[in-house]
Amino acid sequence: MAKEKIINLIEKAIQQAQEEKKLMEFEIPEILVEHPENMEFGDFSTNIAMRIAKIAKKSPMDVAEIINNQLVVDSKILGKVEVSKPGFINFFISKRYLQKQVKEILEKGDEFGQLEIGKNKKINIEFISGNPTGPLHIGQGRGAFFGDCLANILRKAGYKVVREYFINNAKNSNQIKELGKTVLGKGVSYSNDELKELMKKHKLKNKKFKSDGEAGYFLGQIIQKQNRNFIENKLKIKFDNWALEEDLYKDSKLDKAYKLLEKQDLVYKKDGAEWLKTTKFGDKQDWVLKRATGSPTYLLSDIAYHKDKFDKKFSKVIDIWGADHQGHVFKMKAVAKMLGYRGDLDILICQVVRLKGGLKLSKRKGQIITLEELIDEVGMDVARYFYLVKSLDTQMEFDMALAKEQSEKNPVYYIQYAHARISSILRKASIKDKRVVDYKLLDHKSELNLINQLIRFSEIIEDTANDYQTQRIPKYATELANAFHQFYHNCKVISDNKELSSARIALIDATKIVLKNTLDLMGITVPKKM
RNA sequence: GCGCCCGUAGCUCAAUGGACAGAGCAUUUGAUUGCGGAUCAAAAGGUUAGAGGUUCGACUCCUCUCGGGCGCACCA
Repeated sequence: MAKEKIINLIEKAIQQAQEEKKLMEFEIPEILVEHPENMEFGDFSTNIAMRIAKIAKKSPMDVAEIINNQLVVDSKILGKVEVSKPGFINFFISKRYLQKQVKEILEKGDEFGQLEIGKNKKINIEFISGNPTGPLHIGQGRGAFFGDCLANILRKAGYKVVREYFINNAKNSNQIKELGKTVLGKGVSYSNDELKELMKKHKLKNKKFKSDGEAGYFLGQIIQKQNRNFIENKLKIKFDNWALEEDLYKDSKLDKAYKLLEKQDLVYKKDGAEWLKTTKFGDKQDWVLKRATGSPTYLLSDIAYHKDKFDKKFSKVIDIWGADHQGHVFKMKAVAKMLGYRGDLDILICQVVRLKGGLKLSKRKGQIITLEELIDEVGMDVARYFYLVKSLDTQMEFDMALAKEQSEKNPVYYIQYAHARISSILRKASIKDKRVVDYKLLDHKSELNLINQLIRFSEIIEDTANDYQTQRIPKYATELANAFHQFYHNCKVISDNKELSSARIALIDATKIVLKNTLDLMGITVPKKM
């Protein structure tokens, strides 16, 4: 990538300057290269001169000039380099380099942007993990699409990714018992019209259950089956592993985890219950692992579950949770230390989705909008864009009327339209032209700008694989589509000039590839016609 | 009370400590007898909640205040 090469150039220039005593000796800090927003400042820019000015005991401008003079510019990549105002060094990519990239994209096709950052590394990413007590709601849409997109990006970055969904279905968990009480008419915690209908459909009243847990488990399985069907067929999200809480019990993994903690003297008894010493790791208080009744808490079950993941030697374990689980983050981070996990445990919290008018998104009747309802209303592609364009930290206020109104003007169509338009031109051109394309003909400002956007794709993958800020993807897709539409407006693809036509056909073909790769990351469909 | 998150254009949201805080929608205006107008070009819209501090440089980091959300179970 051009960016890496520029970083190398800068580093060498500083070292050279130090050898020639033009700069004094000091350790070179990390060299940051970014894309300036304003095009007059070049395609890449670095602030390194300003960062080292103080250590070098020179003014930022002087340092920038010294570095610039030492730069051994590779004319294959760079056109010119400039020093400007406070001390930035700005790099302009050469036309030649840009033109060459079109060919490379065409050669790589779907593989374009495939990186090797994660080579030989495994990542486990767990998301959604909705309870088998009801359908997925609009709040869970965030984790669903974010997780799916992030998993796609990590795979594109070269990691081996395992997508996992955890189902809290243990018969002795309180939520399953509570669900069972609803079935048996002893409680109403989960009662609503849909559930009543479901119970009627499956004739649960005629069945005899030994316990609340049995009843809840039975209904839970029915609900879970529906949820899984919805996720796989409607959301089009594919999980590699559907982990079951009940399996942790079957294989006595809770006991094993418990004993491991006990062995390290991290457990003690108080008021009849067994407590975990999270305070030893800086927590405000300790937490109960086993109740006075002897039954394990969710914490112990989650520890057993995470131990299982840690044991599988993932270099990263990513959990995507709702905001209501934020209090659980510190505990699990402490647990990772207790269990001696050497990889990264990254826990990402999705902020809440609130309903317009300040209503809380609760499962109580009338206050829940299911994810399915939203998708039926606006469509999958719009829904995905709608969620993905926002940072996880944003607290969304949801209004179905507004979502619907915005959906008609959603930028996702703008992106898809670019792809459809290219497809249309390619159909019309139908040039089975095998002659050598002269990429040097791609010289128009709009053409070069479009190529500039195309080659940014790899950097987008790399950055996002590192910082998980997936909103970068839809933003990039929109910018890319914009660059194409501008090009289309300014440059006629099919014309009497055969040479130019084939060069431009190559360019839009490359654009089509990158658009498709980008939409694929987001799980948005790639239409040839609209 | 304590912990985590948030406050940016009329609305919905962006912005690895960088240059003039950007998009989409809404508003106003202009463009093609068109390889798809679901497009392109432009205008207008901001004291980044407020006050200090750190820095060559702060929407971003630190402190305080105000406002909002979510947690703080022997629920999950």
